[in-house]
Amino acid sequence: MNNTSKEELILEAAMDEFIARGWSGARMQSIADRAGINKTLLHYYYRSKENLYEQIVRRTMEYFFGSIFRKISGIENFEEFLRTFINTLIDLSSDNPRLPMFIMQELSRGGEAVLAILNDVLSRNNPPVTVVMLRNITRAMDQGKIRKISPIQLIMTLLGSSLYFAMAEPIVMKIGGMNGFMEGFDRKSFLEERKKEIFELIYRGLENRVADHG
Amino acid sequence: MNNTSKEELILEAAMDEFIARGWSGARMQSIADRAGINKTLLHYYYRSKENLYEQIVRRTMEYFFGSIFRKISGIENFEEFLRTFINTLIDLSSDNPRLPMFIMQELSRGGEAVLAILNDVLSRNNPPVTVVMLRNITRAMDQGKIRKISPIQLIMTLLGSSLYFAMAEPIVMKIGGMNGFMEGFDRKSFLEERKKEIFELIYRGLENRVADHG
DNA sequence: GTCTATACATCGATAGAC
DNA sequence: GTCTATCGATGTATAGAC
Repeated sequence: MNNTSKEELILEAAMDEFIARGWSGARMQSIADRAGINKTLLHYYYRSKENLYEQIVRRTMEYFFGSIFRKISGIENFEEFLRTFINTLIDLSSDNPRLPMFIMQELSRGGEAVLAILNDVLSRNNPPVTVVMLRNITRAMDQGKIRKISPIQLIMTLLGSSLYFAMAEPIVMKIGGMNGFMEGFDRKSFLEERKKEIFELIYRGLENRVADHG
Repeated sequence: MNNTSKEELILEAAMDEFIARGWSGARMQSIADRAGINKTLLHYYYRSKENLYEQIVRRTMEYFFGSIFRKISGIENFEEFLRTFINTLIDLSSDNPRLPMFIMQELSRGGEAVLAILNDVLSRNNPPVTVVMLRNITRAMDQGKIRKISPIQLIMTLLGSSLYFAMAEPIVMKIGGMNGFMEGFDRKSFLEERKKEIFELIYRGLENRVADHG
């Protein structure tokens, strides 16, 4: 018996299509083609595009926030937390380059329904992944391991630094190709280098000491 | 005589619409409504949605890359370069929150036409803004002002850190609201704080000295 | 140049046979 | 459950009067 049910086949195809083209760009016919089924079956199983879309948003957010939560929860040491968080974000976004942009894009577009899904997904983990991160940073500050900073600003910097390459990869490669400073580019080793550089830069930047300048 | 010609009115309306909703989400009727004109005139002046879109992409890229170029070109001092680059990106993206995402989104979607526009826009400044940035970073390394790093990785980190908040603002505000750690949030002062925090973190992280850890 | 009316294509959704 | 055929809404684009 085939365990990859038709429902599951559809969901995977729909995820690919919605993430690649967004809500307004996605086509039911294209989802059916990806799944290798008749278009009518999409409506048979999932009633409407809107409904199918909501399930994809839920699934996507569960995957994204769930992955981060599983990786960082339980870590007590700040250096390990920092390194793990960066590595997880880069792995996640390089495996699914359009995922971060999809979440942000459709969350600013989506109305109450999408917000409710986000709320539900985040509250499923206890404590929520957002709280876990804040605690780790605050604790490190209290213990004097890092200097006093705004935890939220640090989280933004970590997210931005780690997710940006995957989001901007097409344009980066194009600009890089034009200027010739991407010769012999190897994606895999670039991403490994990226993990190290981000960690090193931020870890040094957080050290609890007086800086050279004013 | 009204200097805001009808062509210009249409372009501004189209820019708002395309940036807000993307290629597939944008509606010609909605552009006409924003411009306060009849829908037919869009085709009279710009022939097709595709053609209008290309002009918007060009205009957007000229604005974005041109702004950065004008701000950073001519700066010799590395610290000033770093500060100016960060400030410019944050000002640009907070004034036009959807602009960075639009450029990235539509550049990964767009085909040859969009790439040609990018090529054209970048090569208009001499030297291109990308080269200016690389030079500044490389010079600072050669002079021993900062430690040895990968210039491209640094540029990615700067872009990601500075642009991320504007891109993710809707989701950040929602998550922040849910967890109650965004009480009394003031956008303007947050952004000013953000400029300082990013600069401080990265400047310290680049200092040419031995770090605490391995 | 600007309008109304309408052609034409696409897409989501459903009816109905099997 | 799965298919073909088709409806109805929406969106781009144009014809033609003024």
